[in-house]
Amino acid sequence: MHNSSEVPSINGRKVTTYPNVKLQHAEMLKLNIIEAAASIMQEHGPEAVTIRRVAEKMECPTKIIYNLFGSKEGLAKRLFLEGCKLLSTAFQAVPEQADPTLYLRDLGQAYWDFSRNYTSYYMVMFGGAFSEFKPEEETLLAINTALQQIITIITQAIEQGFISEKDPLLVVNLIWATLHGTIHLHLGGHIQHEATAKLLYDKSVTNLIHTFFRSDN
Amino acid sequence: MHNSSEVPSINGRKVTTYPNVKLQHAEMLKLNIIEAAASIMQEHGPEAVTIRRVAEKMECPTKIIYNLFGSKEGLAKRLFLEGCKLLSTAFQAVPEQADPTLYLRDLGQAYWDFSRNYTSYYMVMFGGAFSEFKPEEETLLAINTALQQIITIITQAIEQGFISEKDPLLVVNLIWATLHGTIHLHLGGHIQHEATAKLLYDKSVTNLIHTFFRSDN
DNA sequence: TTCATAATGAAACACTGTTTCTAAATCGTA
DNA sequence: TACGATTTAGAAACAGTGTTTCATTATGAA
Repeated sequence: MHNSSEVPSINGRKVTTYPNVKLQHAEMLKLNIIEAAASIMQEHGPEAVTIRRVAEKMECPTKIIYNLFGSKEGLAKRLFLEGCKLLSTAFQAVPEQADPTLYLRDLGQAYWDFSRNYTSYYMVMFGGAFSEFKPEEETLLAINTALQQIITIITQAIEQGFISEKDPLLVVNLIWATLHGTIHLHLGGHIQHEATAKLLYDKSVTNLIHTFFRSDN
Repeated sequence: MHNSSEVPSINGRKVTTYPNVKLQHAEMLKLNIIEAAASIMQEHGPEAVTIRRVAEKMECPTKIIYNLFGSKEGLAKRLFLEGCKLLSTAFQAVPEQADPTLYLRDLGQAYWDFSRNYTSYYMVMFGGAFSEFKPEEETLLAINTALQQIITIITQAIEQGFISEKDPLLVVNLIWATLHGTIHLHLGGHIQHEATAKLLYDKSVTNLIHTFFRSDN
């Protein structure tokens, strides 16, 4: 089989030949399909994302989606990764603060806002909205990348002696689990009133900060 | 229409007449169907609980399930309530302790054990395993009943001045959300290693107790 | 140009929750 | 008990899902 991994050039402009041009085209198509799926999801919720509906929006047969993504789980995984990017962007938009407790507060607020502004993404990522999708190495890594800001400030706070606990990932997971718990009970309808949920959330953030940023333990 | 709400008696033995005998029979059938659904669920997971499969196990047409439960959501709701009973039983099996912090620890352990022993129930109740099912008043009340032990000790601890926070439900929800967060991230595959999840869980319980049972705030 | 390979796209498959619809059973009344 | 009305049973069909077949078409390599 022909291998054209070395890209030729015409007048200094790089030119992609087969099969790269094809793969590039395929990747472009994939992006369009993901975008279509995302728009359906954000408008009608994750349960509205069906292969047929996405295919209809793309005006293509369902087979093409299966050729490109393998299965619905493959498409779900891409939506998951898309959500990780959005969460990462949301965290990056939070201005850094010298005081780690204040910075953590703002990041906590950003996580809450993300769950409100991108509820469908949140449910896909952490709510099990697509039962087909099960996290694996790549997606777990993507979450880790998204949570980078939190990991960083906790790591620094440990290094600087603000937090007595020694394992940063343990602390981050404790924080994450607590925040997720409140959000998920709210989104799941178990804590229906939003103001109540937000009050709980803010109290949790306060408690977490008090718990970890203490000198007396 | 005939009304036989007054139950006649023959030789002192109570006899149920139509339509009670029929309703009774229907209720018995419902219980059998719920039991069949539960056994499928515990053996193959919530996603394996389909109306057809339950009907097959009961050797009856699907229509009968629809006649008795209205929809799959109706059956899901019954499984939810069944789960609440099991959780309630699990909590009641925890021996009371004079020290509320020790008692809370044991109840926390029982909640963890419940999520391990009845994972399918847990996912139906709090994990959104049946997307059809959305909590409403009756089911929210059932959860409240199941969490009664925790509500009681928090209420008492507040009355006795061990906890400075004044709203028992707020404290209970904070505890519940935190514990649920860890369990759900674990069951969702985001914290895969069980020992890690349990370590997080135990740390959370410790932190919660430290947070609420403090004299200095 | 020719041929082997790969992609397309409609249709079918196996499943889901749910609803018809006819036949049978059941109940209140005469 | 016998009849007529109402309800119920149960098979089949409907509309939807994820996925796979398979004949056709297009495509790249020789």
